[in-house]
Amino acid sequence: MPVSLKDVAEKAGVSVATASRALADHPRISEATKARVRRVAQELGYTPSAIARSLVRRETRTLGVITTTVTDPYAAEVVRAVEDAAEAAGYTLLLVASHGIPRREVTGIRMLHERRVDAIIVVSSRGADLYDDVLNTLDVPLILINGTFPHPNVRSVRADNRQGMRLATEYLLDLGYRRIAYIGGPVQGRSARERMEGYLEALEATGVPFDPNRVFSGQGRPEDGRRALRAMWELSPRPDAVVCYNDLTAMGVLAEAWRSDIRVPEDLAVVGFDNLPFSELTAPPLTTVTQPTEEMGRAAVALALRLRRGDPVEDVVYECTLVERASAARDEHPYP
Amino acid sequence: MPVSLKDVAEKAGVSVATASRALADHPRISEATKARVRRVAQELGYTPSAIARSLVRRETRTLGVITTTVTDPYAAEVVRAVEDAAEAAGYTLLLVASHGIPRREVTGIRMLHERRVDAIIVVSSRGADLYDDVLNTLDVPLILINGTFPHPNVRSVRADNRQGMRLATEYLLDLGYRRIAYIGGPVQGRSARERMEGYLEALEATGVPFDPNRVFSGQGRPEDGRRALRAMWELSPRPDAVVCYNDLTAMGVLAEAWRSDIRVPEDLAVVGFDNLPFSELTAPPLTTVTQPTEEMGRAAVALALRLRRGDPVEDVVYECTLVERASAARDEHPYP
DNA sequence: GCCTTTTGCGCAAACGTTTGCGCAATATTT
DNA sequence: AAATATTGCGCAAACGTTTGCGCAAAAGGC
Repeated sequence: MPVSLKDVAEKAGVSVATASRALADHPRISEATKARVRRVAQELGYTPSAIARSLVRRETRTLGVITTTVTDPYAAEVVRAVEDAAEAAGYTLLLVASHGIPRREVTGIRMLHERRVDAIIVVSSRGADLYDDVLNTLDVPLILINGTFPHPNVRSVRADNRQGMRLATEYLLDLGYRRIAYIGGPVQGRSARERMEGYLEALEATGVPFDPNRVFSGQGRPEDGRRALRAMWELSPRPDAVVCYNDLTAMGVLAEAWRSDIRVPEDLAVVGFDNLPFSELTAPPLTTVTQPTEEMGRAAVALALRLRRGDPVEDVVYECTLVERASAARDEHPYP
Repeated sequence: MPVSLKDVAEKAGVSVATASRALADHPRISEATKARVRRVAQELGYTPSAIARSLVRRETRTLGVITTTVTDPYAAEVVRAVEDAAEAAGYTLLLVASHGIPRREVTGIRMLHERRVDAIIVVSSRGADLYDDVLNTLDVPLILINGTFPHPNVRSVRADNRQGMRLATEYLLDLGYRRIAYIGGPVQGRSARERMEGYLEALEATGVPFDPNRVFSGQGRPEDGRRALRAMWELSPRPDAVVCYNDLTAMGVLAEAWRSDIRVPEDLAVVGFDNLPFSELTAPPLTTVTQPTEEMGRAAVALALRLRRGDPVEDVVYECTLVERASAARDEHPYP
């Protein structure tokens, strides 16, 4: 039923080779034949088979992408960035969701390799420690966005989480806040560790004593923020500010604060991380740390493609910047 | 470099045919050979080429998905649902973003067909009116989520937007609100029209006069909500409630209300549509209409697969339900 | 008008699988 | 012991392209 190049060739009275070259605008085909072949192809509704082409060319012009889930707005943001960059380069995305389950990343990689994607991009890897087995057998370029793995075939592009979180914490310190709590992220992840380090670094650099009672565990979900807020409100003295592993957590804090009539930032300043699209819609708008997701996406596909060509490529890391909004106050904090 | 079935066959001392059947667990291959072939395959790190397989089998076990962008949280929600269902059925997703540009949908369909996806799912089509040209040439099953198109190869799964919006509006009316404003969505889309109809229907059914000054145009973005709120606050009398095309718009209203010290729901009740994950985190939590995205995703891939097999399939439409939260008040509205 | 280059096209191999068919060897029935 | 059924495997075609090579005809150089 589907019309193949052979059909086109026959109807145009040429060989398949010529038909192929005609459609590819090969210089050694006369303009007359090109026109004829093109016309026939059009008439017949011919659509080339990318899979046959891939077989002989040994490239699919497809990039595999592994995310936890696209419903995570941060993940969605970087998937979009990757998609844009990929499309600009003529590539399409094969998407698989790991649901945050480490093993799923590995099976995902396997199956993407079966489908012979030209490279694989893993968005926020949770299972890099399981990669050993799989990386030995297959040899497809692998790019980790926000993660690293020491292997000739893998490169990483990431944000400087430590610096970003340090920035956030120092901002609060500069504003005069002194009892700054911290709500952490998933402990398996590298970024959670780095952000925590940034928090500690900032305290230390400013000479503010670290109080372990003020750090709360979490998984980066709104519930974690809610829970942590309730817990920290039992402390005495209460924290005067909290910096969160990510915006989702911060949004949980904000929601719970609203429910408990805790005023932000008067009673508690809140700072997040990621600068989600919604973070300017919260009440109050959320002060947060932003990463250059757009560029990170571009970088990821650029590295992927270069790595595949065998060109030399280096890891890339981006600085974070602070976006100042209303959830931390310049003027209304309790210290002069 | 990559190891093929031929390599495995040679090392195992069998023909490629036998190797293929051994790995496929064909009954006419002895257990001994199966074991040997499997072992060799393992040793060599053999990964079958899905593209070679696709070529002969004439199926890719891949579903094409077209969305506006995954950063739209509603779209993300249904993409996730589709992904889950697809994965359960052994399919993978090829993702392309239309960025809401109608033409992009058509080029997306073309390229997905080139890649020989087994079916295409379009999430919130904006360009169905352009499908004529493309649908005549290619014959791939097409599923429209929230959209329709009369063609033997296309089916639709959608939520009953009219019923949903009627539900929302009637809810406000039941609560006693009488000056209910409406903020609309993208006019090209079918769902915007249907939701508007639901709003009008509810008013009419309750005998509340429709006031065209209370309807505001929008594109379903937070900015539209912000703008509309500012505009409706100039009216006199002011609306006592507003129902929005979607949650994103409602979140804009909420954000702008916070900024302008307009109390929700005391000064203005707000109802959204879509029940985004964030909508329970707003201040106040948003009352909204919810669609069964999970089931819609499942239905979409089920229809797609059936359509491909040539089985008879019907369109499916789902009822919406209301989720009651704090942005509209049962007790505090101004009428008894 | 001969030699060389260029132009235009076709042959056939290759990419890596799956699968219908055939055939020998072994097992089962009579 | 012959006839039949079963088991185990290989040959080769097919899927739909791309591309190296060869070759004839036309064009160009002298």
